[in-house]
Amino acid sequence: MNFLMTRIFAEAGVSEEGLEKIASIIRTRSLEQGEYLFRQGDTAPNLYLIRNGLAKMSYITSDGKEFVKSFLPEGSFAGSLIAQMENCETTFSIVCLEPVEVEIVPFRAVQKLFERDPAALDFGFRFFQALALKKEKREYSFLCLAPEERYQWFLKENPTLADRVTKADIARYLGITPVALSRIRRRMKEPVNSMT
Amino acid sequence: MNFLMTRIFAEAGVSEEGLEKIASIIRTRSLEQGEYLFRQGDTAPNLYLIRNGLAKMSYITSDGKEFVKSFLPEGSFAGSLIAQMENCETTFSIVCLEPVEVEIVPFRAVQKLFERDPAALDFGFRFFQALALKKEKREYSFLCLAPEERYQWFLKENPTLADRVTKADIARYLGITPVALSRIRRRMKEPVNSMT
DNA sequence: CATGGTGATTAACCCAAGTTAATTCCATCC
DNA sequence: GGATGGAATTAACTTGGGTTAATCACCATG
Repeated sequence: MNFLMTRIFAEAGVSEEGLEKIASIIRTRSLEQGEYLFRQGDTAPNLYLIRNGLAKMSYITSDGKEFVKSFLPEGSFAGSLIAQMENCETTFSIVCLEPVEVEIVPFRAVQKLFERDPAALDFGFRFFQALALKKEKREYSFLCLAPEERYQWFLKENPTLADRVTKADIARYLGITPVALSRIRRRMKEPVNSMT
Repeated sequence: MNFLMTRIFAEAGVSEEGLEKIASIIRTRSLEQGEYLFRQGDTAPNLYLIRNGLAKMSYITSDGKEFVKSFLPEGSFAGSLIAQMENCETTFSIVCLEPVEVEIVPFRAVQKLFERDPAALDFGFRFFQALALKKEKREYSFLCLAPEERYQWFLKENPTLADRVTKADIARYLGITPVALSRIRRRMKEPVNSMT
């Protein structure tokens, strides 16, 4: 079986034995659109790698509102940091927006790989460094940008995603309601009206 | 000289030679309240460790508005991820809210330590993992919480900070104006008015 | 005691997002 | 072709933050 995860680890310089060990543990799953990889509150101590398709991570608040934490196109690693580090239930769900093929490995196995293989640890280091930078940029967009600017930023950063997901999911990703996003889009279409 | 940074690295299991190497490079600075460690747009390819005092990282937008990215009490590591990873200018400033003593090391020196000492790399791995988790929680607060809830969350997570910084800086940390925070505080004080 | 100066609050007004509900648009399916 | 259902938009109204400016409280300083 040709796993995407082992290919990525191999490119990172992980040793043959490390690769074989991981390859022997990887499970794969195929999911339909609408199916859940896991649900908020589940224990999901796994690292996921999306091979194909598109999914979203989202929070559901106590009063039933949904907010999209992140979109997961093919090639995305996913998993619950909290579940991994603090050993508790996941605080969000992952649901498929398109049919998905995913590779699944328990966190424990990855951790062991990190402990034994310096190249793997270096990969993990760079992975989390990049993740922190990504989250920092999203923090910036929430902290400093108005909803309309945030939408334009999203379009610029995710040109391909924009037409694979619904407007409603984009709104929930931006932290606003679908109605508000629709109004923003109308404002953006309107002629600038510099004079009449 | 007894550095805080070498103490932390020593606890992480970094080798003697690594510690000595770093100790030989550390510079220290003392800053008054109001002084800048660096300004938005500077090149600041350094890792900072706040020994004493309190500082804040903040973005200034093109129209002059300030937003507080993070508060830095004693023991905080700080630096610009973007400056480090993408080798460009900093996108925010660090200014002291109290007199500050800080230890300064070039990123290059830390990177070399990571390359040569597995214990150091492991420390870096865990550092960025924890940073990513922290940013994820802040992302959650912006995405899912209303300003008032965000303020209550801040008070709960930072009980000691709340009375070391001004209300205006708390507001700018929450992404709202000082006026809005003042209104929120009044609402929170108001009797619940369950009956008249 | 008067004088600044700063931080915090308040007031008044405007505007954008939330809410609820209706409507339009399209793709699909029988 | 008509019915169904989801996505997107629109409308009408409410609510809460932004803006500007005034006021208040407190403290340091002359």
